[in-house]
Amino acid sequence: MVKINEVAEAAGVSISTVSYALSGKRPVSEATRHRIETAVRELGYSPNAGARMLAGDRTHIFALTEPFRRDTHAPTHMAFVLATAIAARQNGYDVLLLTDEDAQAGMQRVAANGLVDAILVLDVAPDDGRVALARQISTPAVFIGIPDDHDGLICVDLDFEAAGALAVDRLADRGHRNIGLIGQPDIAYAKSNFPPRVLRAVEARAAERAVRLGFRSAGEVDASAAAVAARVDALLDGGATALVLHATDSVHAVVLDRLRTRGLSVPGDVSLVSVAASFDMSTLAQSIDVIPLVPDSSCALAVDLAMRALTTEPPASGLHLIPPTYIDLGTVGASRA
Amino acid sequence: MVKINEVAEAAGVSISTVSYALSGKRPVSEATRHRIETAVRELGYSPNAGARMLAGDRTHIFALTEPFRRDTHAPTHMAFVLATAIAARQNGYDVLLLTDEDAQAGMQRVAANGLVDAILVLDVAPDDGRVALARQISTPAVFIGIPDDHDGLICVDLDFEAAGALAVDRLADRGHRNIGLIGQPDIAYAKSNFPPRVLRAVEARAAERAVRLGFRSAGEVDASAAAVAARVDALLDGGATALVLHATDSVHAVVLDRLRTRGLSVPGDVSLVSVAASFDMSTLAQSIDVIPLVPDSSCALAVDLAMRALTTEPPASGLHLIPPTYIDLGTVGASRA
DNA sequence: TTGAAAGCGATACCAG
DNA sequence: CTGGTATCGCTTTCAA
Repeated sequence: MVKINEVAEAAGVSISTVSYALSGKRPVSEATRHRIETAVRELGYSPNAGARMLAGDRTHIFALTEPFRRDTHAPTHMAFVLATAIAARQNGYDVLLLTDEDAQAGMQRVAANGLVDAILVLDVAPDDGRVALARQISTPAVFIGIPDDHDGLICVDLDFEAAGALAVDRLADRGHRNIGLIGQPDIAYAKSNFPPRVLRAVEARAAERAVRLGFRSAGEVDASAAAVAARVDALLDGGATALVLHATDSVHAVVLDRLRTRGLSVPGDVSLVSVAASFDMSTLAQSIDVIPLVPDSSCALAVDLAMRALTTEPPASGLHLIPPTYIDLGTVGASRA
Repeated sequence: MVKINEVAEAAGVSISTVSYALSGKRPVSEATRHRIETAVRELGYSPNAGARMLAGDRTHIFALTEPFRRDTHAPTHMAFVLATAIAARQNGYDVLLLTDEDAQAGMQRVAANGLVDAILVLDVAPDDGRVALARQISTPAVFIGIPDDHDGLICVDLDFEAAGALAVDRLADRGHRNIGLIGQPDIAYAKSNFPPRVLRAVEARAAERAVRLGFRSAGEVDASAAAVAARVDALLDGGATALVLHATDSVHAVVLDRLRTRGLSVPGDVSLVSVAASFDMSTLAQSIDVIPLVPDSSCALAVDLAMRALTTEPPASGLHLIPPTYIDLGTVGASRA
């Protein structure tokens, strides 16, 4: 493996000049910089990671903790991991996966041995145990998701409350006075952070706008299509003229299928809005108005905050909510009721 | 952060003794070892990662390269990543995610800066570009999957050929003389490594046993249930009395559904075997005989080989095929044809 | 604009 | 069985 002194010799300069030319932390004359860059390229030099970590004050690695629960939606999860990794790379960072059975053990380890500069916390639960740990360790942590007790933490997330309210407003504006919300699996309302937030926001705004609201979770994690369809029926039979979906892709498909089976057209008979969907909706039988949860935005912001936490004093602790965007694809029409 | 000299002072020994007590590379008296361990625990000491990398000959990190393609099956993919991370941790290793747009760039980077001790290569394509790179760099690589050109590489995989043959044998033994194979999406036969291997093995064994074989891929990546059902019909109408499935979970569900719709019982009217499924089949409407692809086995073996590659000379290059296991759940019966 | 040299915190050799 | 210390490759202060 090529070392910095070989580059220095090849370029006819000192070691420190090479270091500075590469880091840009000190001006280097155009001429020597060019000779150095050439040498680096020709020798295929890359600064030794261990030496850099030891001598410098950066490891150039972020940790990503992600507990895997049974109800974890793999595609969504993957999208977040990918988006994080890409955002990190754009800042010269690599991502270390922490998947210890005990999520906290992993965090503690990397915080104790200085392997990473910051920890990105994924799949945050309302009562997440990593919250307490984050407060103890000195390695900065950025939460992608908002735990109940988030005092002094750095958190990033879609503004779920605003998203839920926005969906209701849109429907109320078009005259709908009875809407249904199809939600996540039951367990998600206990174990996950955002489903309750959406639910509460939708309930609150519906109340404000004097709209009747029916709510049905998606039931069990692997609920059959029939079971989900029954829940759709329940809402429609209750007089709902519009449905808000805060659900997985397969539930979206079942809903569309059910409407078709019942001979209901969208938006003619029923209006449809999807909230906080982060999957590829282009594979559905028909497009649906959506207020999407864009992993790329959240993760890029999280990485950005992590970078800032390494320099800024004090850190940008607090909630960083991403404002929702309504994508109109024509599936919300005027109410006929 | 606690350093080794603090531990040494607390325990009243030299820093070298602390180091040896922790690594076990030199005998340490029971008494002093105990004092050291106590000090380590009380101070919460963990050897600095950078210093260890620089001074030692191990980084204690593995890289995991995993290109994401459009047809990547997220749950399966996640299972492999998780299994790898767990196996690595059991060997004291952490896992670094390489998800650069250009997979090779990432490999090259970590190979050049010595960040990792070995690279685990996931989601291997038949003509994978990472093969050539693996031969150039000095960091050992272990492929989970087998590229066409695997000369001198270390590869781990389920013995897909044996698995395919085993499925055919099982059916042929019970008198089936006309079987159908439902496969992966079309693109997988071009881009992925194992689908063609299963197909060829099934074809070959069918020929040997004088069994008629009908083959249908799963069509497009997001083929509709109807499209898949049509393929099932084609095989059954062609006289197949048994089906071999080498497909995703959703295709399995469609097949079961289609058989029920046609009023066919399993194994009464049609026998069923699933080959190389790595997903949780317990959520299907009915269990199916399966020759599973167990991510845990493959990944544990891969990590094991990586560990060996760090010490053994010469490395254990070559194919490491995991023998298939047949799990009998009673969905293969005697042919009535 | 450039160089020399002092660490960073472990590991492992050489002594005792 | 235990200590001292050179060493790993880089970053960064101090000097010029």
